[in-house]
Amino acid sequence: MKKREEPPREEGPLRADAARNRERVLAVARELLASGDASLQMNQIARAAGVGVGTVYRHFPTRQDLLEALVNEHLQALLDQARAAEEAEDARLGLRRFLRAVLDLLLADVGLAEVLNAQRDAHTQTSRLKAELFAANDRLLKRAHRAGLVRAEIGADDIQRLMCGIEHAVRIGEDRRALAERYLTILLDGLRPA
Amino acid sequence: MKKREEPPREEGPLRADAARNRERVLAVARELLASGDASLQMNQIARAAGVGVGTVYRHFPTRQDLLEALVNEHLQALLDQARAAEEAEDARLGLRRFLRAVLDLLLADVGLAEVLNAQRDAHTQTSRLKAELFAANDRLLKRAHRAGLVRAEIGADDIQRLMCGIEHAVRIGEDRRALAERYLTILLDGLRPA
Amino acid sequence: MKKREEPPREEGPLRADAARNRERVLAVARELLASGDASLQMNQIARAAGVGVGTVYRHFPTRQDLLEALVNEHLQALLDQARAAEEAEDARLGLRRFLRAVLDLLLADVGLAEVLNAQRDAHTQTSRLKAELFAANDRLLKRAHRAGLVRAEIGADDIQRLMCGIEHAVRIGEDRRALAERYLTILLDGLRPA
Amino acid sequence: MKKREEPPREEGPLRADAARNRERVLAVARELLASGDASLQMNQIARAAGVGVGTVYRHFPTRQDLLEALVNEHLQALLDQARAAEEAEDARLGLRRFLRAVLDLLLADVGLAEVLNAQRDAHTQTSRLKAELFAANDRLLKRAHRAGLVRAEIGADDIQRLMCGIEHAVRIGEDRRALAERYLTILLDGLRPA
DNA sequence: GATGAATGAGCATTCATTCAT
DNA sequence: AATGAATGAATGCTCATTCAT
Repeated sequence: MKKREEPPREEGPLRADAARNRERVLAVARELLASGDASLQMNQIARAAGVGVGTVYRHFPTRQDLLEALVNEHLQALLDQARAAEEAEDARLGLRRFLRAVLDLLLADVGLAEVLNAQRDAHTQTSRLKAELFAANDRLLKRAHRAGLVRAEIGADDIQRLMCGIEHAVRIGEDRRALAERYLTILLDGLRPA
Repeated sequence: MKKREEPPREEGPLRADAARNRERVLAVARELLASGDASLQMNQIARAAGVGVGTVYRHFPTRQDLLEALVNEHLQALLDQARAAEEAEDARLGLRRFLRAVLDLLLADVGLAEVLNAQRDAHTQTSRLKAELFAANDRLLKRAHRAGLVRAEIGADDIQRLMCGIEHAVRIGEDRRALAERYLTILLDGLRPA
Repeated sequence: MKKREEPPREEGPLRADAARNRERVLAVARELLASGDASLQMNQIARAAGVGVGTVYRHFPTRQDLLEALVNEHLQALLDQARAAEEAEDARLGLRRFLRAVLDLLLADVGLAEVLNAQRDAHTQTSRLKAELFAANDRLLKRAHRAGLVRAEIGADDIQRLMCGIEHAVRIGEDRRALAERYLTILLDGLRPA
Repeated sequence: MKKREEPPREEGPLRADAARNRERVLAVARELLASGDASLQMNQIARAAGVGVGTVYRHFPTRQDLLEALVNEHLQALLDQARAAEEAEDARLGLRRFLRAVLDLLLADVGLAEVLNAQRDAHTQTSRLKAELFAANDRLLKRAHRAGLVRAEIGADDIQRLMCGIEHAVRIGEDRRALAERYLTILLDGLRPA
């Protein structure tokens, strides 16, 4: 929780070895998240990355910092997908593709949902990405409303929550690929105006 | 993890004071689950209940024992609801009422989903209740299939997973009452044959 | 450690059921000692004996009380053996038989050595038995000295210690019967005047 | 019981402060063993050494690790003594000196007997030392057999057990120095062919 | 910057002993 | 007398975080 008392250095480019360590830590953490272990224990990560704990703490003072660093790549990826979806000819297909991408990433990265649902972010970049994603999501949704694909009372926040719910449902089961497809279909059908 | 070597004594009625303590422990644990804390730490519970740790362990040798004791009441309640739903005139209404009850209980008791999704149970009673609930769920679902309310490929296990997912979605949001209603509607609409 | 505040009842005969319980506790404890478990945990004993812990404590306020109650029978048995050995024609044979009996009982009852080597006893009876045993041991030894079987500087306390040592050596090995015989022979040969 | 998952890192020389702490822990543990307390409780040791529990665990993940670390020095010392004894002119004197050394160390270190008699070791080094010691013991014994000093049926394992037994006998008494000498003499005399 | 040893609070669990029933 | 529920100190062990090297 404590902030470093160092001069708030200006985000200059890291020294080569520092950058290498940072990447190693991120890579290891990513694997752990992907394997379903969301505990992100600093010592464990340090050991697996072959660096000292101190190094992990230097790059990521809190678990939240690390988590956001990992997740932000995925947030950016989602943002790209959302923008691509906006370009899509078919509103329905665009929406579905986007939501499928969301679902896949939520399943691949246990940390993503955690960050998405967090009330506060450690980094403004995270907040910015989340806001942009939300906005894109909202635009897609507005288009879907206009196309009669989604009932009026559903907002982007509902979509976000429902996607996290679907992820949960899929995660509980065995055959994730099949369930993802099945439950997404149910969701999209259910969203249509009655 | 170690099991007590005590003979599986015949569970006669508890002494008055023992029963009082047991209830106090359960009450405290229930509150914790309701508040969203599913960690169920023995020391914490003992402190909050105003009893010694040993007392908690006497009544519930493992966290799992305690968890199942709490959840079994709710499983039984759900079972009753499921049976009532089977009696309902209207298949659609019966199903909806039942699922709403499931959702409410899942929201009120974070332990419920945990037990429901656990592969193994500590007590046979838990397994029995889960099996009976599943069976009732399955009967309700069969009836819904026949009534054309639910698409054919959806099984009782899907329902169980989807309900856990919906719970998750609702829990993330603010106004649980409204969201529960809204998302349940979406689910039921989505489940209908295309 | 605390003594009961009850009137120091005059050791009147126990009520029939009390006597039965006392025997059950002793029987269970005996088995535990024989099985090599010298921990004598009150709860464990109570459970195995089918009585409440309180009952065990009533009969044997401390672990030491219980231990001595168990061991005293064996001390008495040894005393009988020692007296029989004193009657024996052959000093050497008498001594050997006695020491063999000591060894067998030490092996059969892990508590025996503990009591034998304790500095203080809980019951005067134990002290009396130990003293009598020591005296008998001493008489046997004196006779052995006169018969030139044991070197002069060896006292009854040495014998006691050496027997506990031999017991230990035998206990470490596998084939207790064979080792007991072998090591006892070595001891007796070693004790002879140089 | 759980083993650390750390890579079996190459045991480079410790940092100065780490080495100091390690030694402090070992010193405290040594004293405890010497005082006859073989329980080696981690918290107790940490407190007495003036370090945190974690430090003890870092250096010695299990009680067994600590125990073997302490004992291995003594095993090595014994091995040296055994080899010196093999060089001795006089077989009898060599054997006696060696056994005396064994006895002294067993008395000075309650852990030694425990490790010596353990079926399994945590470290291969311990197993190696034990095996080498046993082999040296065996060679000394063979030489004693040839010199007519020890009866044929006695093996190195008997010697090991008997030494533990003698240690026990000495430990029970008061004047350890005198008893060690006395009982060792009895043992050696007793071992001679009849 | 990097390291990793050290710290100690915190949770799990056991067991000797007391005392209300 | 008997019961066994309750107690809580004691011990084991983990892990997030700090800081000397």
